[in-house]
Amino acid sequence: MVKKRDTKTTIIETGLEMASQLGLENVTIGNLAKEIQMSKSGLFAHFQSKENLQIDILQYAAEDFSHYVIIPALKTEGGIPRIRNLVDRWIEWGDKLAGGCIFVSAGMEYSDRPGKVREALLQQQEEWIDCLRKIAQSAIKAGDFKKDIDCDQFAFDLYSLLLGFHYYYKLLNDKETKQRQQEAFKRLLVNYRVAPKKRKRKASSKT
Amino acid sequence: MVKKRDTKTTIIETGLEMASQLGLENVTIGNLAKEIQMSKSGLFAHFQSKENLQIDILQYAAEDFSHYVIIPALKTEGGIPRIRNLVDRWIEWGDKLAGGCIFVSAGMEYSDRPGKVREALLQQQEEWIDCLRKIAQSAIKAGDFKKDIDCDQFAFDLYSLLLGFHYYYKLLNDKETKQRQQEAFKRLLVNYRVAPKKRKRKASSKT
DNA sequence: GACAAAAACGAACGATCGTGCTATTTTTAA
DNA sequence: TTAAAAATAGCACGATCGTTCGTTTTTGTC
Repeated sequence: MVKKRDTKTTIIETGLEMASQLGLENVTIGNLAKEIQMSKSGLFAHFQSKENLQIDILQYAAEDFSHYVIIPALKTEGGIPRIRNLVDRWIEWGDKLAGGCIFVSAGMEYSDRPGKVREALLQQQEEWIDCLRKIAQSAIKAGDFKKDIDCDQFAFDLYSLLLGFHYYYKLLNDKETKQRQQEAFKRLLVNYRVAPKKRKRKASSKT
Repeated sequence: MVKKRDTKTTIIETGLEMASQLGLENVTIGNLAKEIQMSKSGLFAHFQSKENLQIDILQYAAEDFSHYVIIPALKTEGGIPRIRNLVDRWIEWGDKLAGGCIFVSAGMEYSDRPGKVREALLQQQEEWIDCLRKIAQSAIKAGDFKKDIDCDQFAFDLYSLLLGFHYYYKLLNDKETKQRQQEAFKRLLVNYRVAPKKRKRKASSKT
């Protein structure tokens, strides 16, 4: 039996897709209703306000992100493998949506716009950054990272890298973006990891 | 004599300020007219379309950026000092506007929105990235950077860092953001600079 | 099948959007 | 001083915005 997904979920999913392309603020109840082929008022009744719709979209995205990125990553071996896994999934998740990772675009969009949407977004991002920090800590425990590193700095570094990736990838359509991201990621790890690999110790920094 | 700046410039400057906070797309002719205290139609006559207004705002911002960031940086000693100078000015320039560097937010906003605004933005960003690349090249010439580095990779790394800075600084209001940015910048330079520790450059540059 | 609850609808609201037109005012040039 | 030109204003347009309200349709339970 085909499970008929309820209307509200359909609305939110479609809204998420729209938001990733046009921005959360430009998801219009009229357009959204047209896309789903239902009436404005019928759609509106599910949320009572546009603000609620926007927040629900963010919440849905966060749950989806958690499901497809965070939880699977936490199941993989702690340390650098987990971090690699996380980054890969993060990028893949952004590829699912036409407009890329919605938290990146929404974060920029609401960086200067007070209100409940911003507050919801802010809390999500703080949780996410906290997650990045903990993953760095687990990498220390696993013996992959040096003990005296600043885990918040690691979170900042990694987040910056992914922001750069998103920017290049979506705006500039730079074909080499993924390669650049990998290169930068490699060096990012070098900065935090414990031992220079026991390969040849002489002049090994050539690509 | 007080030079009365012409109306069009006032419009664009106010529009830029608005755009940095609300996004380019949400700069409204009505609101803008209200802010400047002139009629919608009078304002509109200067541009013939909203699209033109948006592009003019971007152009103005680019010139301002060039004036306050790029040109002064190019006047400082080539190499790492120039890069430091550029980064400092970049951040300062973003601080001038309430909403931070407009290219960052506009770039995200238009990453998935075809049209002339996007095209204008795209060209500006390509020029800017080209500028970053050239500054890396000049750092090679100055003997500060290794000869075999990838200057495009440097541009990507640096841009990513500034994107991260902007994101943290504006959205999360993280007090330690500037410190994190400096730390990351320091390590970024280490990855590209030529000598591990040998501090031997002549002390002709101040600060 | 009756009936209450939930869901969706249609129409309309005031506001605002971008954009044309036509006056009117202000500035400029002769 | 005056005519031409440029800048600004006033008004209205169709479209769309978020939202409200009353009605109709669908759904689940007895």
